[in-house]
Amino acid sequence: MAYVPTVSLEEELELIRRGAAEIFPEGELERKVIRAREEGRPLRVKLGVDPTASDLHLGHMIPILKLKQFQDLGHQVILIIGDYTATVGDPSGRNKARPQLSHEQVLEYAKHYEDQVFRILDRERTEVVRNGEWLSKLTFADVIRLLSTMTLARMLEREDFANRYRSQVPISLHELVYPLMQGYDSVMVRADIELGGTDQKFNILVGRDLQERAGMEPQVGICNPLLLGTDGKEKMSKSLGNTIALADPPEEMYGKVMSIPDDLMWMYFELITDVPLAKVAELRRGVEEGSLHPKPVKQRLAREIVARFYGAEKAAGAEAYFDRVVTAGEIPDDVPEHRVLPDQLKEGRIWIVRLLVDAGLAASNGEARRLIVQGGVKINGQPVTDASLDWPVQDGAVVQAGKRKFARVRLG
RNA sequence: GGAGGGGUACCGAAGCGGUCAAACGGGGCAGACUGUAAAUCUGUUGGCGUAGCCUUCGCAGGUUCGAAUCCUGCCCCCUCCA
Repeated sequence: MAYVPTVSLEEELELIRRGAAEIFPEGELERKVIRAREEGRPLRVKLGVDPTASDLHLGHMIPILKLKQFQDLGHQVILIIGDYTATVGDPSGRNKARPQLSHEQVLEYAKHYEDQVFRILDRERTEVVRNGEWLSKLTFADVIRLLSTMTLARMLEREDFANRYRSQVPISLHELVYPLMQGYDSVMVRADIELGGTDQKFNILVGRDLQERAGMEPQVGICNPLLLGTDGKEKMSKSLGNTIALADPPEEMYGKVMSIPDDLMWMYFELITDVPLAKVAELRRGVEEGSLHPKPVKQRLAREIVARFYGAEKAAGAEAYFDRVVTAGEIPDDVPEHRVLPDQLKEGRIWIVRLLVDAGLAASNGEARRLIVQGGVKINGQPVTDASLDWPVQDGAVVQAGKRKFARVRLG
């Protein structure tokens, strides 16, 4: 497939550099892009993902979005499903070994991964391969040869390993092989460019070495910064509970974006949206000078992000929901219904605590009591203050716990 | 194989015979305020129709009026030496 550029060289380079924390070596990227233009040959852009978890979040999507950008520019993108590497576990940035996954587990995750990723990428124009296709065929002699290209000293220069070594946290031998496996992938797919987070720098550099030894031109690495989570302090990660998941429904995704610290908006704009950087800088200046209110700016961010994954229509719906429910404190119209059966009633009444638990608005009686005592419970907008209340059930009444949990009561 | 360290609530981490449903921090939840589910402040954070009771500090027993704390056995994790 020939490569026909759709934008100027300058524009293309600017797009590619957007959101990149590091590009190495700097000069080679430009050279490769220029040559691709001259020869009409698309760049081969590689991203390897190890399917190690079932629920993806925005942090996982950063390099995917970058890949999408290359795809839109007309380049050939290659998605490597690390079915083999995942069973080893990437030690990058870790302070202990990753658990090794079984191959079956990985294949299951992989399927889910692809489903999510192709909400963004064009499946037809993406080369999807599994690294088990070649890694499983290596003989022990091949592996030894591969190992001989790496030195212990170089491995131990890495900060993560150095730290572990120094603080006497074990480093298993199989972990040392990981970068070589990833690098070998680059050889096999003849990558021009490899994407990844900054934690992938070492692995990507190993890929360059291996390609050179194999007699091909080494790839260029483009690393994105690690996306910070909704707490604005730590990188987005499931275990820290600061994620915005791809599986989150539009309203929740929108709300979670609205909950990030104001300062974090700029990183999200740059990495997740395609709002021009000049515009982002302008917004930022406005907010910092006080001439622009942060709320509408963040709302735009939330809209852009939801639209990215769900489309403009769902994004508009999520925004309307937010304005109504969160800002105005109104009751949404699609409140889930909760059915109260006749045998749960005592003279037409039900204990309020029991109702909250039954309707899923509280996890236990204790929590329901707490909500009431703290003034978080309302029936049809009227605060409930007595936890021992036996409420005369009204069909269609809306029970609210906290700011955004609702249930509409139905009799029968 | 030998020596040592450790398993406490959602997470981290105190407690080492009673005053422990268990300090403190984080997270969560609620309220106030606000510009949003930002920030800040306050409260709350095992279960039970709750001035009381029940279950919880790796598991199973034991000592004791009384055990997260002491003893015995078992399981699991980690480090060092080999």
